[in-house]
Amino acid sequence: MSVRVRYAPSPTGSPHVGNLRTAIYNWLFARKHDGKFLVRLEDTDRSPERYQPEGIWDIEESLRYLGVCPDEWWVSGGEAGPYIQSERLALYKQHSEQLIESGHAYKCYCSKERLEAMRQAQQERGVPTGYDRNCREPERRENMRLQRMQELGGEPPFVVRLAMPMEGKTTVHDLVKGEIVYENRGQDDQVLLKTDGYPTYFLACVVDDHLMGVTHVIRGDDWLSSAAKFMAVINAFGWEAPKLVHPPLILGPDRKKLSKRHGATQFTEFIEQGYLPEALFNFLVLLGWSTGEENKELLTIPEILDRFSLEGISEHPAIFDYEKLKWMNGQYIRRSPVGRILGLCLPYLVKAGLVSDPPTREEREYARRIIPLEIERMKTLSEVVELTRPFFQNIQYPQDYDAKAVAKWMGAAHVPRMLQMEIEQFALLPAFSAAELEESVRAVAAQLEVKFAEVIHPTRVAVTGRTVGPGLFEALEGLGRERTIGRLKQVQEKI
RNA sequence: GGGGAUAUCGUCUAGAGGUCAGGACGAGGGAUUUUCAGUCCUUAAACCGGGGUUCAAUUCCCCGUAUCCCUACCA
Repeated sequence: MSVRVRYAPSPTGSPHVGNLRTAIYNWLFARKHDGKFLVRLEDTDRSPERYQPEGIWDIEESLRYLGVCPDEWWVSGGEAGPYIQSERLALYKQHSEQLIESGHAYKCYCSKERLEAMRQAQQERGVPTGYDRNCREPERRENMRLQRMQELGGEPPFVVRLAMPMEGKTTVHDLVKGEIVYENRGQDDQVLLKTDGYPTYFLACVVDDHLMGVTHVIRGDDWLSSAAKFMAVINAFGWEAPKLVHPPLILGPDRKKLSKRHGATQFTEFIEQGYLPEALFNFLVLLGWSTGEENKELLTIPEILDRFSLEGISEHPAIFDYEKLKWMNGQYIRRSPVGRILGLCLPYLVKAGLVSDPPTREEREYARRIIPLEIERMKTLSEVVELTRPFFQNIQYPQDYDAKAVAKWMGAAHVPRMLQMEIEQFALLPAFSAAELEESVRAVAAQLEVKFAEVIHPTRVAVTGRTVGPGLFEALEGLGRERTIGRLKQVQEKI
């Protein structure tokens, strides 16, 4: 039987990195086994806070960005469609009825108020919470129905609940964690179909996985605790269970589950900040998976594909290390062809207003000279803005200059003469190249009888307003003769 | 409260019944250079605790503890 796996996100907002890592694992497993990777939208929670249609677009963008392309999903369709659960309602209704008929499920007429009161009482008494199975018993169910009918003046709404086996054990086989045994007694009669006609996760997921021929369910560890209920639904249908894998969760720096509610965890935010897809892929896959003995962490997607197996998935949660991600992204930026980085950086400069929209031919040429000078300092693409600002913006002395830098370097006695000499000499350089500039500045230092550094540093501050940046001569060459001399003159006048 | 899972440097992790417990990020130091960055070299840094099993356990088993997850008509 060929492998079929799925990633099943909910449009509760922009997907978070933990979810995408699960998607990556699924995708890798499918590619590795020549199987199919399906993506299914689990949009059965219709409450406004949890159903956000824009989230669907973010899901699509994130998957495409990572290059984790689904073989079957709502965008391209497929044999097992539709791939959006809200378009499969009839299927769930039909299957819930099937379970009612076979005695594996029952209608429950209990009001939310009753359930809430019951839960509260249980909590106060310190006993485990859970449905008291009032409606599981036919007579009491009918009484409840009648009672509710009187209250509402019509046929009351109901949910369909799973009739969980009351005794015995359910064994879950997790490919990574092994066998886990649950007492059925402790399991609740899970709601399968809600009053609004939408299924809950347990029904929808089990039905869809079966109908879509899913062979392996790779999902977050947060599902492990409820896996007995999941299995019970499958057993109720008498279906063969898919293989289960529960990769550990990704935790935030506060050691709590990295959730969408944390805010700074959405995948699209990482895209916006300028993390390259291969860096994100590499980092995420390594958060909970490793190659084994090999001491290699920077891996291309083909290399990962080559090494990937479920055995490498770890069993304990991992804390998301933003610093390491940045480092890795910097590595990938530096390994990329310059042209690619140029193209990716330009939009950030446009957005920051440092170049026009769209950039002129001259601006593009200029960017092509400047951006490479800063690549080794970039950890994320968005940093290009601050890094190259002195090159693109007309900086005014002294307000746009780093005060500390000015204080440290511009007060020296030789600075006015130095500026004058540079202005004169730079104007005469035949090519205004880094090599010529260096020769010229060395000559200035010699004539002033000061150390090279005492010319280098004030010159850098005078021209860029900062003490940090690319090598001075490369920076000057990039900036060009006109801008360089213009800035030197400006400082000379105002100093 | 109940249930489940997990436990190696600060973080991500490798590892085997006997290892100097390895690598990476980060941190410290050094080299390079005109600064920063980068690159290279280098240092410090860990087997949760207690019982077993064994000649030997950080590794296997049990207990404890801690952490995370579930305990919704959310996924």
